[in-house]
Amino acid sequence: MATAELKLTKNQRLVLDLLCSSDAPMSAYSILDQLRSEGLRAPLQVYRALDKLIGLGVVHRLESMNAFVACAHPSCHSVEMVGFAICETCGKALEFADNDIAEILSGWASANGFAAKSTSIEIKGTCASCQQAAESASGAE
Amino acid sequence: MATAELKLTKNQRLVLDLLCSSDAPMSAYSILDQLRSEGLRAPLQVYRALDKLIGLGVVHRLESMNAFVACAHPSCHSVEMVGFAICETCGKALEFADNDIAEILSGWASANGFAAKSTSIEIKGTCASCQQAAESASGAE
DNA sequence: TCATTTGTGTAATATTATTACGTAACATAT
DNA sequence: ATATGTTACGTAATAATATTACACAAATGA
Repeated sequence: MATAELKLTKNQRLVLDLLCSSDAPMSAYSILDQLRSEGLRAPLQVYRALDKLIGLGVVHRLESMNAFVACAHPSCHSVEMVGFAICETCGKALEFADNDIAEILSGWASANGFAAKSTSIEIKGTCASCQQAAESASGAE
Repeated sequence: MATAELKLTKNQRLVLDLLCSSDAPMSAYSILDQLRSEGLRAPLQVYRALDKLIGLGVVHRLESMNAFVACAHPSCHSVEMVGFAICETCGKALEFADNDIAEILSGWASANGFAAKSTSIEIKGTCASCQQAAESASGAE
């Protein structure tokens, strides 16, 4: 986790550390619940910290889930193109990046006069391990 | 609009026709408000119709906006890969499709053992005409 | 120091989406 | 035609997600 050197406020640090320690994306309200013991009381405190962390590029928002996840590559703070493969079974999100896609998209944007600020790519489906689990379960029936 | 031949129920038809006549994505609740005069009363009626229409591929959900839009290509009912460029100024969404991206993504998926069901790509930014409007406004200040 | 920006805490409220329940319409296979 | 399964409908209540408004405090910088 290369986020230690970031200068963050207490609330921002709490939220980021929690997301880093989670193995799956979390909703704002489950973040809040986890941090009540640390003194957080209201949704806004979480949303404000998330806004800042997203701005810094160390947290991403999964649009299709209303959930948030720590960036898998905290050293490269590129907010430009981020992709996630989200498993609908276990809820985990695999982050990926692809330069070719980024180039195609920016090509499309400039061809259409669209000034792109950020791009999100989200693939929904089933991850490898959940597929295997499903197979062995159906085989064992 | 090549959706006339689709066999839809009354509620589904109402929602689809409204979305087709709208020049921008609509939220479920604004759809509901528009259709109160037609007899719709509860959110669930809208959400059910939307679920069905999305399943048919004639409506898409904009994940980052919690909004819904009629498919720009109602004849090609491919739910596989859909992309939108969403203007944060005027709220309009430009739909696009790109085979190269679809292939890269499915390549990534198979390389990672991920069984993809659906993909959404959403670019946020400013569309050409809103950029021009902003330029002339700042020039006139 | 003064002004500015950034962050904080609290309360209230707005927006989006779902669960639970019972009924009605429709297809279709006997 | 009628029993059966499936799909859709309507209503009410509630859950989940997100924002607005207001007042105050801490850090930043001229």
